Amino acid sequence: MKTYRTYTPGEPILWRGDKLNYVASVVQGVATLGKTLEDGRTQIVGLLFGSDFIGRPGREEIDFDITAVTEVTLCCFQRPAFESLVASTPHISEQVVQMALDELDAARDWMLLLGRKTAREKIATFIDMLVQRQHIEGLRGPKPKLSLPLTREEIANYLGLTVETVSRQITSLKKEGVLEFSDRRSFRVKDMRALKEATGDDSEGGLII
Amino acid sequence: MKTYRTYTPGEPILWRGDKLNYVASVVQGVATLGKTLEDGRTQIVGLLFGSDFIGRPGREEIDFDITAVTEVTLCCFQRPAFESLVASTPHISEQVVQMALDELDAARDWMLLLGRKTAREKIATFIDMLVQRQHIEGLRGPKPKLSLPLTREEIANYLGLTVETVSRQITSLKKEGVLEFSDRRSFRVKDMRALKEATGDDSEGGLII
DNA sequence: CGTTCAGTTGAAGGCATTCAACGTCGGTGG
DNA sequence: CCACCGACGTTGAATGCCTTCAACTGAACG
Repeated sequence: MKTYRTYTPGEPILWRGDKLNYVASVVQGVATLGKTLEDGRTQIVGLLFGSDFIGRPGREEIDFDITAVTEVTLCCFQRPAFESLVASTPHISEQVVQMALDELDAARDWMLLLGRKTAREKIATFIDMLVQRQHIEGLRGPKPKLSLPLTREEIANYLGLTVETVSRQITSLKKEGVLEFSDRRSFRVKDMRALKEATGDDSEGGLII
Repeated sequence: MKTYRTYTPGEPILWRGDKLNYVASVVQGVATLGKTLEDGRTQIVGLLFGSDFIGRPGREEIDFDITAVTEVTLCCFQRPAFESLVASTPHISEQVVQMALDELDAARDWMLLLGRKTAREKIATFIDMLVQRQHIEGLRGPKPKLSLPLTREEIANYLGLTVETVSRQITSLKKEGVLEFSDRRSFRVKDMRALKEATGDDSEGGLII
């Protein structure tokens, strides 16, 4: 009833239109939800981190591709078992609604980013989101070393930019002393206030979380 | 337990952060869900048409503004009554999940539009969406007269463009004979195939719905 | 040591924006 | 009745941000 599957970086987990014969939760790793136009332009419409969930009650298919970014481990459940569990347990059903609403809020925040933010604001917002996520996941030091799980190309596809623009904006934040990279995939936020200001969002009274 | 409220065009229905003391369904009219940055840049993250629903089980507040675009009539229910109805009726609960998932899919489609489509593709996709919606609502003639419920500014805020660009692209589609306007707010699609092609989406085998 | 691929950097170009002016329509009041 | 006004929409010209194209760097790997 419960099985584990692992995927290597870059490996497709599910294709658009695939039958969802199981539901799953991400044990470890990062995956993307992506949509593509005829001519190859791609937009990442969501990220999956540890403990995130794949599967939609009552839906057989998905309308996007799911791809492993890092090594990903999934914990999979047979769909019928899951459906009946949801149907019979109001508490679980409640949880499913909340998850869908959370994702909806996240998607709408991202719509604001994609439609109205500048390249610099997009990058700052993205970095800020990574900080929040990894803070939740337990990295809590004053200026902890964070990981950048995506390549420049994936970041570009998540933010509606090109790789070159992503590279330039990250370099610019480095030069300004807002970020510090030890390695291409690990960094620290040296100036959280400046980062928050660069997001373009409400300043939240200057409070730094 | 059930009350009706009407709003005039432009009137705010709910502000971001407002307590949701009731849930409601749209009886008639069109409303927008909008998000705004500090400096006034605005992004419309969703539209409400007839029979759409306002309210999120388990959530007290909303994170966006809801504004009447046309005259809007809402049918409002007290929140506690609704919550207990959802909790006690699995069928209703199921419906709520499906609505949330539908909105999520729509939001993700729009993310692809905002992040990766050109101005022309955005306008074509928007018009195509209006056609689909009004088709569902009963306008089914071969080339029915459709209404454009939003102003140019609202369209711009929905598509992540400026009013000028919206105007130019609509004019261009008119000149090409794809659209025909009788009045600034009513139009017909003269060339559905060309419209579909202009959306940039998969051609769906050339089938025109 | 050569190859490859992710990332960076520079220069040129283009699409959408910005700025500005004009046109159109509906409502209001003289 | 019509002149005036304001909101909405259109059109033109110039600017700019991001993209495109191209070349280069550097680390990983056989």
